[in-house]
Amino acid sequence: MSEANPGRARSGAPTLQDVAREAGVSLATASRVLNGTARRVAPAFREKVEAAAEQLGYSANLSAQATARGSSAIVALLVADIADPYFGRIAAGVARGADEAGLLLTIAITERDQQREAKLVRALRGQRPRSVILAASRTSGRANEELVAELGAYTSAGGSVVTIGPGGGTRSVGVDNIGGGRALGTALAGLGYRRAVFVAAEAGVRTSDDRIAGFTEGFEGGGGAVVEVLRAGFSRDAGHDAVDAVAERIEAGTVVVGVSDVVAMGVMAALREHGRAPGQDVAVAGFDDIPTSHDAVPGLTTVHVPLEELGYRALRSSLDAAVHDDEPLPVEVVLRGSTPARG
Amino acid sequence: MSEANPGRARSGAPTLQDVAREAGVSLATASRVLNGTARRVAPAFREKVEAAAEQLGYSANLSAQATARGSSAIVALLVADIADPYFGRIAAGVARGADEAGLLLTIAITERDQQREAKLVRALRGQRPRSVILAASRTSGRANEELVAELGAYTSAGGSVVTIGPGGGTRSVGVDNIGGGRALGTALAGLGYRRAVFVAAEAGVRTSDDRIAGFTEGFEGGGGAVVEVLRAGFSRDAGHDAVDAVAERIEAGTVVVGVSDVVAMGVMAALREHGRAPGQDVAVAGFDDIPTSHDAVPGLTTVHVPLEELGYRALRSSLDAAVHDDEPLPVEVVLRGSTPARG
DNA sequence: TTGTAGGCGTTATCAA
DNA sequence: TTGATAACGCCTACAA
Repeated sequence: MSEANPGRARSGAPTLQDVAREAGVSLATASRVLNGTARRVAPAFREKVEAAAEQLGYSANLSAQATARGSSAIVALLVADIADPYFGRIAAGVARGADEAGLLLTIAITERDQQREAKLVRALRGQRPRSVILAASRTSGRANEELVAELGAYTSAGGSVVTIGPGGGTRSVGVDNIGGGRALGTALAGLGYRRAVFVAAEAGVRTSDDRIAGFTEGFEGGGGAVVEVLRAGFSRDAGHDAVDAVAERIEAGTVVVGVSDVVAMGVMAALREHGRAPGQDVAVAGFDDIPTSHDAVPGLTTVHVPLEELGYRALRSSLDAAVHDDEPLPVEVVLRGSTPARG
Repeated sequence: MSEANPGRARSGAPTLQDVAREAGVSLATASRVLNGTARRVAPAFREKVEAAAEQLGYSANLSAQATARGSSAIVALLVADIADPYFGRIAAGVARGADEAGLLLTIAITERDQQREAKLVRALRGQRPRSVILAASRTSGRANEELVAELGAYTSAGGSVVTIGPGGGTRSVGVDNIGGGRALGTALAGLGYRRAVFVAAEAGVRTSDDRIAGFTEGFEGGGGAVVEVLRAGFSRDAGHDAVDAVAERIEAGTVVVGVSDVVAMGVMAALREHGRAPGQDVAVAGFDDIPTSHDAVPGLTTVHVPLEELGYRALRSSLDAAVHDDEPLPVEVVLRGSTPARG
């Protein structure tokens, strides 16, 4: 069991050459048994090669393989912020799909910066990934010329792109934000609420716009009115600050709807700081159903979005266009303590 | 501004050859201006090449570059679960460092499975990454022979490995879990608590063991006693189920300490289900200080751990041994409403 | 079934 | 400074 490395003079990882030499066969034969697709190698040779590979701790050089084959076993994922549970769960779904398909996953963080996003796609393109999945561009097409150009270059070279959420020109998988918003609006109106404040992202952000539109439709259909739309963002602090500024003038019995649960958590915190009890004085609701919403006190009423499934589908669809399903994933209202029925 | 692709007959992405031809220079020159390190190219040539590259939407093939250079601009990260905020924040730090260093980041998910972990390292090795960062193996060395073998093969081929948390044989960055536990124990004893129940992972998991040891030392030093150690795990449900089973026999005035905030959140939920009010009837504390802990009600007392910084340091240290700092990162107790002072 | 040899897109050495 | 040309590690007709 000596750790001497026979047949390996140079430094660095052992190569296929090393294995072939060690096994006393040709490069081609070694290649066939270790990385080849066809099974036409005599058992005796096969064993010798496998033993040698094991012995040397051989691991195929994927870069070399990729240049030789012309394609790499990689898929790339772009997210705004990997520490955000929203993107974390999407990433988990993508990772599961990639693993199942035997692909490695490269992740890049956009920090919600369109410039960065374009640069990253350019960098990622260098890997010649099988596909790239965008879970970052929440803004509908505008000012993202560079990004579009990069994606164009990628697809025209044979790459596959899938966007999570509303896809501007690319294939996309998404959830039914309008339907989810509508269902939430209807449900809250049904509980007796008549006034709502919506804490959203800037106008033009499709996910935000759809959720507002759906909610407004459902809520007004049930006899309620959206009295104000606050422009914040998608972060906890955005929700907090937006409500912090107007907390005093929010009437009791109003329901404040965050464009996401993360935002709604900020809303709750801000309300508390102003002495307003979430769920009693002022109701609160959100979108996404991140785990935190379940453990919050009171529990946060929200619209459940199957984030991991979304990531998984995006991956599958990016790998095989035939698998693509235009139908947005259905979402579901989850009522919790933050929106008790009103007399 | 025609979108015809001059000089590119084949399919696929344009190559350096294409650019050189388009610019009317040699391959070598094109390589020098686009990817080369030295600056010795005449401005006139340089411009022609850059124009051609821009024109064709050229993006260097990283695989080819890697095989030619013998090293790739990739770093690999292994985490147990990317949807977990704990790992998400570590990943964010690693990603930031990788970006600063101009490296691409490959992420793989172990699902806390040692077998998988070894397999993944093997797969990752294929990329010949500059370094691999392990934020997954929470178990101190045992039954992970395969993993050790893979890591050995990697390092002996020139690779660099850094473990986050207690590193079994590899370089590692970590936090002062013992000191943090001790500080928490001292603080809680100082608040008047005398009985504690610790909800931990299995024995042998270093992070868990250290936190228990430190806490016990601090708490007993302050006059308290750890009356029970529950063996659960690192998930929210593990914490929930462990406490769910014994909730009835937890005396009022006890503080239940979770080995992580995620666990503590489960503990709180379980207590509530049994009619015990966290922070009033039974106190609760945790470790890590994930964002959720701040917004929980009551706020969760915890030991702040700079997770993102941890990831960042791991990355830096993996790239440059000289930067390595053995000193564990200091942690800090954060007292919140879940552990009010007792008379 | 096995081996030989040319090619994948780049880098790097060495003349010119 | 520029340009041939030999690597880099691997795959794959094609020939043996």
